[in-house]
Amino acid sequence: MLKHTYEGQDCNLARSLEVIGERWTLLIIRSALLGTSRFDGFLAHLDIARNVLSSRLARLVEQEIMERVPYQDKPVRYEYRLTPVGRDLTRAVIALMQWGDRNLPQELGPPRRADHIGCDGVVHVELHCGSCGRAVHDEEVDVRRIR
Amino acid sequence: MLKHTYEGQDCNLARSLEVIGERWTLLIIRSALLGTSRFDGFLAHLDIARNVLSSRLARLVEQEIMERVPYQDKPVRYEYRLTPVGRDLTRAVIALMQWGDRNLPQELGPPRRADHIGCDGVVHVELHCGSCGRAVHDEEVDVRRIR
DNA sequence: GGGGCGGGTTGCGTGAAGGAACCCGAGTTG
DNA sequence: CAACTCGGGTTCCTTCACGCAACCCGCCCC
Repeated sequence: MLKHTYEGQDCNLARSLEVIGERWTLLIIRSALLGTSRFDGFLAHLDIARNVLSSRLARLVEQEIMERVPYQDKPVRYEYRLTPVGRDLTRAVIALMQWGDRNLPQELGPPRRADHIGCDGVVHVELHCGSCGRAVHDEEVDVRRIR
Repeated sequence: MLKHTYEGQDCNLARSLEVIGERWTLLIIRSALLGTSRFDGFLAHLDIARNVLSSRLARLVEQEIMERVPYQDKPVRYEYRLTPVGRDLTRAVIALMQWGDRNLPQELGPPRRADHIGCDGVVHVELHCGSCGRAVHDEEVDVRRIR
């Protein structure tokens, strides 16, 4: 992302993408949701350059999407944990992953599944209406400017 | 996005991001969801460079997320329309937009809202369990490798 | 024949991504 | 006590995608 600003967009999609739309960022967050927390862990899962990982983690900490906490002294070492703001990306990450499952199919089927802990059903992402309480189809949504 | 391949990730989030994770791509799709369909329309809404828009649209057409259809001859002119695959990104786009609404607040509140056509309630994105049928919290989800 | 419109392509400069090498403090092995 | 390893980075260099401006082309209108 060159300038990583999408000025004048008047849309929070653009503001979100300024923060988490850089290359690798969402994959780092996915790895963190799956339990990775240490620098070397991300390196092992992601095949990302160390300097790039370093700058992404710094940016995520700065944005309070992750926090850097020491897990030992002598020598002091840090790990990276998602904050509630970061964990709030779960829906978006699963939505993108399942879009890939549906529309970029592979032989063998999708490699990962989102399970409901305790009940073991499969979790999927739905649009819901806050007023009538029903599930909503893609075509029934109108995203409109309100300001 | 430099190489725009995230090889060996074994995760459809990575495969999705290869297709729609480039800078501007998701904003183009959002504009298309909002009704924009012509080259100049995207230029006007997005403040994107013409060559970049051109290459993004070409890639989206190649991936069958959009289609390029003539809307007049003499001279022949084309517009770009979302395919069902593209419209299936609605959930993901709204999820990211509403993450911004919740976590990157601005004075004045969010600039756009997703309304349920006909009922006029506000649409939001939820995780739902396919087995027990209930809404699921972020912490109740376990994304696990199944292959 | 000059201008405008829609829809692009070409060429150039720059800054972010990729890769490899290096660094540092502390523990561990021989 | 030197050499090595491990976690967690930083520095440096190269390359390639982005941003910008200029140009192009077919067709219409005046």
